[in-house]
Amino acid sequence: MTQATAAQTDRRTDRNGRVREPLTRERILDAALRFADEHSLQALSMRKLASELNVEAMSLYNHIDNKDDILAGIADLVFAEVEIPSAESGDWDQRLRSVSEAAREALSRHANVVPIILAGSNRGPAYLQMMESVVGTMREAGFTADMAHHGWHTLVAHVLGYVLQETATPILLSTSPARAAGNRSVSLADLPSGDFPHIVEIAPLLAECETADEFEFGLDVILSGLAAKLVSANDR
Amino acid sequence: MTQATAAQTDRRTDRNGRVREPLTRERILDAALRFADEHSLQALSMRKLASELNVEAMSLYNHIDNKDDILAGIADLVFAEVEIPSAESGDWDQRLRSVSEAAREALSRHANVVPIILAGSNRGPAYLQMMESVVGTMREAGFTADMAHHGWHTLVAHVLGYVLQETATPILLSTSPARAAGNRSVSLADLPSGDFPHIVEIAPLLAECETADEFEFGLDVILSGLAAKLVSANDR
DNA sequence: ACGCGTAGTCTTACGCCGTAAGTGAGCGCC
DNA sequence: GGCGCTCACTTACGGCGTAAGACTACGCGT
Repeated sequence: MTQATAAQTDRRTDRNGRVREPLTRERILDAALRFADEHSLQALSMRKLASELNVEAMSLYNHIDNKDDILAGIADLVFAEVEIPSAESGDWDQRLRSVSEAAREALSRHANVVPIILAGSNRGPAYLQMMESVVGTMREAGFTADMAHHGWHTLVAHVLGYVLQETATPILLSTSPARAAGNRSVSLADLPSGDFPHIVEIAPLLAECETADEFEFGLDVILSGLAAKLVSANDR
Repeated sequence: MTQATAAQTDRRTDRNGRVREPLTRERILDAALRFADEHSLQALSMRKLASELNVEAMSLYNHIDNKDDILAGIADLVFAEVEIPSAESGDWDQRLRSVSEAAREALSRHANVVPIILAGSNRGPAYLQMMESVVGTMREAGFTADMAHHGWHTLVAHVLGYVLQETATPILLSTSPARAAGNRSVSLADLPSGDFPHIVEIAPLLAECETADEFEFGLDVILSGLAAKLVSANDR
């Protein structure tokens, strides 16, 4: 709290007398997210992040707890980017579709930070807000608490699972052996021909696969499945 | 290949004259997976892994390329554990259900290594075999290559997304503030009461949520959705 | 005007990490 | 007996996260 008020008044000077914006948690997280986007997650070190802010590594610790704190922070920063549909914007299924797509887009926009979300305890306020919106939408649509709970898990699984596939480098894009280039993943030409006929068959589809459309396909399946459960529950 | 034959004949001795099992890529990967399971992924270092094998860190490099090679290796070791249903074992949807469940189980058995799978290029032979089975099952069931491709993505998304949720430490299990214990994640009591009514409502469900059942719910939705696409395509 | 408290930065240091480079012991084979 | 190969070992380097503490410059009470 002293920190928040200080941020707008304080304006310290460099050892060279130059004016310098004071460090804040927000500035650190912003820089960290930008750095991770531009480079990679493993390239993000306290020292490099600090130098990005014209500061020494240890100075960061005045505003954040440790590196994990930074990671959790930028994860929530990503979730904060997903736009939550207003309560009056269409049917329940449209709203769910809209927030799912927004989440997918936010996550793919920041593909490098996706791995953090695996790590576990990184659910910040933005995440909770998203969750509240989704569960609320389902409850208002008439789902029982139980079904809303199931639905939430299913949607999250779809969004995360999808982003995961998009993020991971695809297997079979190239038709030439990849080993030579020091690439350990398998390419089409490495396959013992005939051993994987069905993979080979759909390989061109995998190669040119438009991820957003794929996502939509699964989303359709899930939303219509949920709708079916809704009416069958109402009938009973 | 020289390596494989050597493995059964070679049996070197210690500097103390004690017999010692020779290092192999396989022994290294096994130990690495066991270590990751028991401790954690970030605890897995070349030095610790080596000492687990009574060996110095650098010796590992005679059998593996680098640490990423190890990580990719243990990822595929996990996929190798999923049992692939034989071609005569029931309907297409039963086979898909069975392999999906097996994959989910294998991944949750090794929850610590799940993050690797995100990292990208780690699709080894075991993964490809699984993929071949799933796509083949759908093709034989009458799906077009296009639909089989969609279906594959959807199933993978569900399995990965689900394991992800299971792996991640749940948010709201406790009803007492968690901050005090240095825990950065949010607990029920930290929520501005009234701000998240729907989350609070389903909180008990989240707490006691039986993950396997949840997984099944989503799997049902997806499989029945796919079945519907199959018959509608056949009608047309 | 002065000096004290304090917030925030920098410096130093420690014990880890992944791995490049080079050394040397023991084995199979001629 | 000696050669060459395999393979584990030793040493070393630069980078990591962060604990501990010194230093600086501002805001405020007097």
